[in-house]
Amino acid sequence: MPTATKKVRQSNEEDMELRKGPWTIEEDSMLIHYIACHGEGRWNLLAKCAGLKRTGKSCRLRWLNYLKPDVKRGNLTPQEQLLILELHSKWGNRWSKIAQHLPGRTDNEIKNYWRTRVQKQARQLNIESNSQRFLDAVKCFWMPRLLQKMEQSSSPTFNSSLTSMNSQSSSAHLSPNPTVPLSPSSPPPIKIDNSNYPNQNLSSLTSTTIHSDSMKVTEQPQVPEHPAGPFQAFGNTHHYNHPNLIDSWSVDSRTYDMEALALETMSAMGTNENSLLDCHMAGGDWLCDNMVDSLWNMTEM
DNA sequence: AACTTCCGCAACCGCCGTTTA
DNA sequence: ATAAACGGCGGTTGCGGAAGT
Repeated sequence: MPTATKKVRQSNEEDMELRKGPWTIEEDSMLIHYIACHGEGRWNLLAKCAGLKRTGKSCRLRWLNYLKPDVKRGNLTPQEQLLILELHSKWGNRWSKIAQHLPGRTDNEIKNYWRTRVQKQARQLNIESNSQRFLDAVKCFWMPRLLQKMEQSSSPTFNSSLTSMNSQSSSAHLSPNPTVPLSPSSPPPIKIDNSNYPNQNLSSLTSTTIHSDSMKVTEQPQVPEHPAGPFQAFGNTHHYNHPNLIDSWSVDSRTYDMEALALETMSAMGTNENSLLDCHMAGGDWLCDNMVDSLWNMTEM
């Protein structure tokens, strides 16, 4: 048999062996342990050496989107939603670029959010989600509503901060803030939650935690994944770093100037109902009442 | 209670730019 | 210099569970 034919057959056989579909807990464990020992990168080689019958791409994706220690899980906070709306209006579908400004969030997650929540909303409103009309609607109604939610659900410090923000001259700008240091503390542990493997019999398993600093695997009793409260939902909250404002605001926005974003949005349309109404009126006749209702309901999702 | 529809999300696919041999 | 392999990105799909009837 010619060597070339032999190689093709071997390659096909390897392809036949490749697994697809949901990852099992064993595969996750193998991947985590391999990366803990050898680091990430060289994904095809990694897949082979780790004994995984997966493509390198699949391993990379699983690691980056799910297993990596600093990946956040759970609902997006109003702050994060606001940021996504704003950044998408600037950059469009540059998901990975947007994700860079939401620490712990993956491009996949943000893309899913946009498709399932935002585009759905646009469909209901019968507007193109990438149109100026939708952008206007988002800026006039959705963003202020998110800001209001942020206000309601955060500590009193935020309220006083907002007051002081309103009294300041707005020098806000929406540029990434490279001066804010990245995670001063170690990333949160990886937690393999049984709920991630719906099809597998895990009755005898405890959750597994892998600390990224040492990448040691430990066992611990099950605890609820997301504690109550929008800002306590994640293990890796970081104190917002601002000299004057919101220093106790423990929400993870360290690479973007969230206050500036709030300021800009509020300065654009004001923070009270009257301002919203003005904006509504100014928005033209296409901003009908059900659109307003719809966008306001959006924030409840 | 059974069935259908809807929704969210993990994972796959294809393309393209970069790196490596 | 070039072809193959790799890595990253955005678009799309399909499955499982929730919600509705």
